[in-house]
Amino acid sequence: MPELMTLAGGTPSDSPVDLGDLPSSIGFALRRAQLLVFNDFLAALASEDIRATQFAVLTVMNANPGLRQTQVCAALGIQTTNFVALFDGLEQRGLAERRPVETDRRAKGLFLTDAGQIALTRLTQLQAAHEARFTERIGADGKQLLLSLLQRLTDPAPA
Amino acid sequence: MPELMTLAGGTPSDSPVDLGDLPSSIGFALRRAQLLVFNDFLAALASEDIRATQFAVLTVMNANPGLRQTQVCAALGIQTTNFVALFDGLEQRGLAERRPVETDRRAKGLFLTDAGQIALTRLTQLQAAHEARFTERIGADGKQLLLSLLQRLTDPAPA
DNA sequence: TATTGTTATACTCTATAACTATA
DNA sequence: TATAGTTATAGAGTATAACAATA
Repeated sequence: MPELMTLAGGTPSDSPVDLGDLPSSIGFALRRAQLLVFNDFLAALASEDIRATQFAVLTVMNANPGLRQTQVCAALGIQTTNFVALFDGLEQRGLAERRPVETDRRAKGLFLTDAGQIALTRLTQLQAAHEARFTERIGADGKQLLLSLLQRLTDPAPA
Repeated sequence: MPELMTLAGGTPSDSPVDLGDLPSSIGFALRRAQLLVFNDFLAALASEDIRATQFAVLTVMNANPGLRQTQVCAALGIQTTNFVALFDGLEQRGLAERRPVETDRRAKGLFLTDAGQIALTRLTQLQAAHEARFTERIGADGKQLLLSLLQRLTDPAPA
């Protein structure tokens, strides 16, 4: 478990250190918030020993049964080369499995096992509680506003 | 230079993959945005070969000449053990230096060199251009709103 | 005893190159 | 010739333990 957060730790209030223009930069603020939220996620799901990326993979598999590795990787921005060990872990824990794809013998379809389905339900509940903690801080309206701003930041506005 | 971004890459539009509830989670959206912005920062300052953390350290040194390592680390959430190599790099490039502290012979005060001052000016200009690119996407008002929401997310509201 | 800075080290995450079996 | 999955490996980033010098 991470102890402190790079670019995010410390306690701003008890420190007389001047951060200059950093606090007014989008990247700095995003980094601080992201690390804080991710650490909270990790703590909230500590009993399940799951990483944010693993949770994302399980979620996508659940929404798209039989999806191929390449597609999951493309959707989540994971390199296929790094996905192998990640998925091996889920498979060894009996949460997910690879199955042959009839139409393409190179490919493998990814599926949640029954245990994986049950685990994901539990994980999703814990995640929802974690999410609610932060939603409470900025309100439901604030959350929608934040998501909207982040999306506009991420997806360049169309001409 | 990072090729793709974990939890952030892919091209949502050309993919029929259902991401489930991920897009409506604060952490997922924050992660995507943060990685996108950091990659842009890295690209914008590629000619200077500087990391976001190094830029942050230089900025804090500039605002607080003579600050000790421990204080810089606390302010930015860097562990002192990892700070050593980071600062060694800046020192070897002639951008910063450690000086003895008169009142405490254990401590070392951190200072920008003249070359460091000049470099930081250049870096700050490049950073400002990068910042402007994203401010343009959400407007000056949007940026202020975003920073405000992120701060409320990060600093638990006082009772 | 506690603190400042340091070394050594390990673990995670992410990246590149190269291979295999299919298509 | 290109693609899906894989292995091996290297590089960042971040974590802990232990130490010397000084307070």
